[in-house]
Amino acid sequence: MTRLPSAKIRDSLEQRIVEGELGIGKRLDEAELSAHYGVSRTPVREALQRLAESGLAEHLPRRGTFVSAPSLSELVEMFEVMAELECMAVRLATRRATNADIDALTESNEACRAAFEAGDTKRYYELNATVHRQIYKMSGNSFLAAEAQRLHDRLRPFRRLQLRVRGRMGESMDEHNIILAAIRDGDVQKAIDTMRNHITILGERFNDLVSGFNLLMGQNNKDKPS
Amino acid sequence: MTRLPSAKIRDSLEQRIVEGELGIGKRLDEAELSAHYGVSRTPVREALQRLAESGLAEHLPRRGTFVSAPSLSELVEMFEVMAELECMAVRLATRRATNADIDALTESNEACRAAFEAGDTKRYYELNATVHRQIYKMSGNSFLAAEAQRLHDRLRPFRRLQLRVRGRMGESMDEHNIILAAIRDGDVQKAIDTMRNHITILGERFNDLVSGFNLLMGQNNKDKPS
DNA sequence: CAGAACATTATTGTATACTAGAAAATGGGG
DNA sequence: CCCCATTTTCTAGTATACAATAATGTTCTG
Repeated sequence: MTRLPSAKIRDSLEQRIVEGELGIGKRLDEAELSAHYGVSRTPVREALQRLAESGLAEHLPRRGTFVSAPSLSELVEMFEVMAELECMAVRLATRRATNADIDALTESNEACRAAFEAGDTKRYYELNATVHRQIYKMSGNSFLAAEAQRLHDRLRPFRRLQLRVRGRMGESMDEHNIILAAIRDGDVQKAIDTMRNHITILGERFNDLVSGFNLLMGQNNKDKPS
Repeated sequence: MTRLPSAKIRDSLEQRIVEGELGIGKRLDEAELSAHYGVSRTPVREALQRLAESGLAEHLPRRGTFVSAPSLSELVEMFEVMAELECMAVRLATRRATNADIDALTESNEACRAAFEAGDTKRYYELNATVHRQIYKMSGNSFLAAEAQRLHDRLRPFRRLQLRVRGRMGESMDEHNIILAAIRDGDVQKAIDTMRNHITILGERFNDLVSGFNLLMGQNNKDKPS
């Protein structure tokens, strides 16, 4: 085992947060987590510090660490930045893509379509993330890829609700097709424009998000301080 | 004292790194820092974990924590992302700026020019950072502002390289003037174009080249500090 | 019964002690 | 003199003990 327990705990907590097991606003109790992972509080605390630094959790001095509960305006801001990073990635990807890249992306997109047509929401959701991750990588800028992935993960609990809105999955699929075609044709502007629309939450999707947000906030803020 | 020692140590280390007191690749010894700050290793370790998470330091399991020493290609990638965030900020700022914002920005820019004309390089750097920070804030997106500031700080030790490559401070000053005028005129495209040129080290085609080079080389040489 | 002051409890923050693994030192053989 | 194996030492990682403070409960007073 080359990886440190504290690092594994940090990653485990990140995953449990983005997958929704640890809901928005939930208190991350040090003693409880120590027992859960079978270690002392020390590595748990270090994991929590890192989560807080990454923005996934929020640390209140002498009060505890909580899964980040961004306000609606903060959420809108984060999606605005996310859109910009996605546009940058697809812009660079369109310019720098190799044929192998495009083939791989086409394959992922087909798998995505299969999940969509089979009505497998969970699988579509996973494959959708894969497509986006591939585009990040195709940008040829690994720092951008890492930052985009980080923000993507952080927004994941909120994006999931967005995708569950009726009809959104099909729209999303269509947009993927357009983006893929634009990359293949080297049509940078079309790729960017479609991507921005794909990510941006304002407009009709804005209300979808708001309802989802309120839904989330209603459930798990029982022990969240204010 | 409402702020925790661990948080203050983290911020102190960040400042000492971006100001160059703790040089690139320097080992951050836990015992040494404990003595320096008059605390035990525990809060020091927590501070180091956070620095590593933010990217300013790099943590090697059972070997120690070091001030991040990014490779040249990683630096190019980070500057490429920085350029995009700056462009986004100036795009939003141009659309959303109030007259008071523009006045304040003009004032900062004049102070910057004074330092430039006085040949006060250190002060020019500081005021230059202020101008950029003001533009981040003017974007009206506080999340973007925070992320831009974070990356700006992280790149601060390397920004002198940028000036060396580009030549003289005067060019940078001219670009500031053009950007400010574009914001005042509401000329979004001009503001963006100038800003991208202002930030990017050698231009996008150079970045494309580096990207392609990394593809060829497999980007696997990640040598570690001594 | 309401509310405030006090005592109690629980949890975070820090210090110290201990463990383990990697770098450095040592020493023997070529 | 150099190379490699062994030992030693040093530092990072973790556990535990303790201190400090916020949250909670209780009791006394009006």
